Amino acid sequence: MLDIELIRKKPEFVKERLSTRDKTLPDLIDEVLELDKRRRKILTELESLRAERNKKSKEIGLLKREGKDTSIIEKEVREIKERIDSLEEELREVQGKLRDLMLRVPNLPHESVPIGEDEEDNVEVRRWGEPRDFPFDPKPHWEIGEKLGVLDFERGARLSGSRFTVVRSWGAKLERALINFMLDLHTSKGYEEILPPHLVRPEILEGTGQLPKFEEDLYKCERDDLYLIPTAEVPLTNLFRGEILKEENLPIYMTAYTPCYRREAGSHGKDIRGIIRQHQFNKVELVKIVHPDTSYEELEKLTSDAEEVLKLLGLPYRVVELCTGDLGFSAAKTYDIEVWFPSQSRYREISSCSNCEDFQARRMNTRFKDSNGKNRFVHTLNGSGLAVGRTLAAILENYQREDGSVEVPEVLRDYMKADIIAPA
RNA sequence: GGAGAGGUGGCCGAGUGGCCGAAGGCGGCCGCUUGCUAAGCGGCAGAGGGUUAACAGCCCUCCGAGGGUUCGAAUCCCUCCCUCUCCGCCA
Repeated sequence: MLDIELIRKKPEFVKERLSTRDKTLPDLIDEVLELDKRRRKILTELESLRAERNKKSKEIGLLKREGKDTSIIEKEVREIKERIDSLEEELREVQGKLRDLMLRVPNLPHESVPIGEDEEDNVEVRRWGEPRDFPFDPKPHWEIGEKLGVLDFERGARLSGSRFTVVRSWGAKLERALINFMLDLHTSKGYEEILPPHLVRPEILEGTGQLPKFEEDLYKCERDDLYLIPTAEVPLTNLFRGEILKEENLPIYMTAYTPCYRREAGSHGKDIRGIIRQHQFNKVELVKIVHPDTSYEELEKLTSDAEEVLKLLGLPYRVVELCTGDLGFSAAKTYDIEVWFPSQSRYREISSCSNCEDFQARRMNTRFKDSNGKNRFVHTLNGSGLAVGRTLAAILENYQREDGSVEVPEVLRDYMKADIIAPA
């Protein structure tokens, strides 16, 4: 959520920043300003009426103790009350509308974010590693996986429909090895390992920004009013919601492995083959809760912590900075890490690292007491470290050999207790 | 799932319709004093919002959340959430 005071004081600035995302957003701000004005007008009037009522009610108490008649003054208060009631209803309506609107306004892009419309305008920041030269035609991961008996698409669909895959034998083992490897790496760098619930309340998703706008993308358990998490970012970031943290406890670093559940409502036809886009996939997530002064440094560190995974796995990648038009709803700035897929001869997203500044903190009401004793909103960051299914796919492709077997990356061999995955 | 108890400020805890934003204690901050592995005395201190040049003043709201009753609610009623105890069920 944006700071309403900022919108009031610098509406043109806010509109200019939002228009870099989407030209229609400034209209929302005009609506916000209008509602805010109405809200304050009602509030001022309402408060002076309440003050009057409070004063007179106190008088009634005093008069009654003296045994005096209070019928006239009671009638006055009753009249005031009627006006209060109708103003309160008006206020509730305006405030509800305002809140709903505010929850649908995305974060302001940071000034350093390149202006652009879509992913075409993202800016490559750096590359690491050399894509391997294959003496044969590299196969896509789904072919390799099926041939090795590690990806079973047919039975996955039988159980749950399209975009569900069964991972078997050495594939399951590789997936587990990856999860352990990633968690071990991150915890060695000071991230606390967390095992959060996978089902959360609606207000939790509102806290991180998935609700109310992206309801369609979520799986919901209707009878219990709970949602399956689309990413561990959701429970981790919300962990301290409503709390006032101590400044000396910042920064907080957390990591978690969870499955992620996404309806992929808007992506019909995209990435139909393989395991790039699934309704359920594993991810190791990184979340930081930090002092506002340090959040951009922390973003750089977070991104390099995610990159470290790919370096150790020996997978070539590049880092791109998302342009304003491609930025996620809650993010002020985002780096995507894209890994090399030889069969497609291109880099594909495997991690997304964002600084949300105080956008989520405001929604969750997570604050800290600064050295002056003032309560301020924290900044929150999140990044994949990494998407495990895509990592597995990338390993299958980048480490494939002509005979259809796949070499196990060196750092995983102890976890796997194997050097090679060969057809059964 | 059934029966019961309860949710008050950083913590503990009083408060059953008006003088309660809330006693008291602990902890915290400031000052004084004594003079020493600390005590005593005095003072200050919650959050959000409106008004405003103002982190001055004034005002409003907040005693788990949301509704309601009442001239007036922490106190009465309803719904929900959470915690605890007992029973049942269960990996």
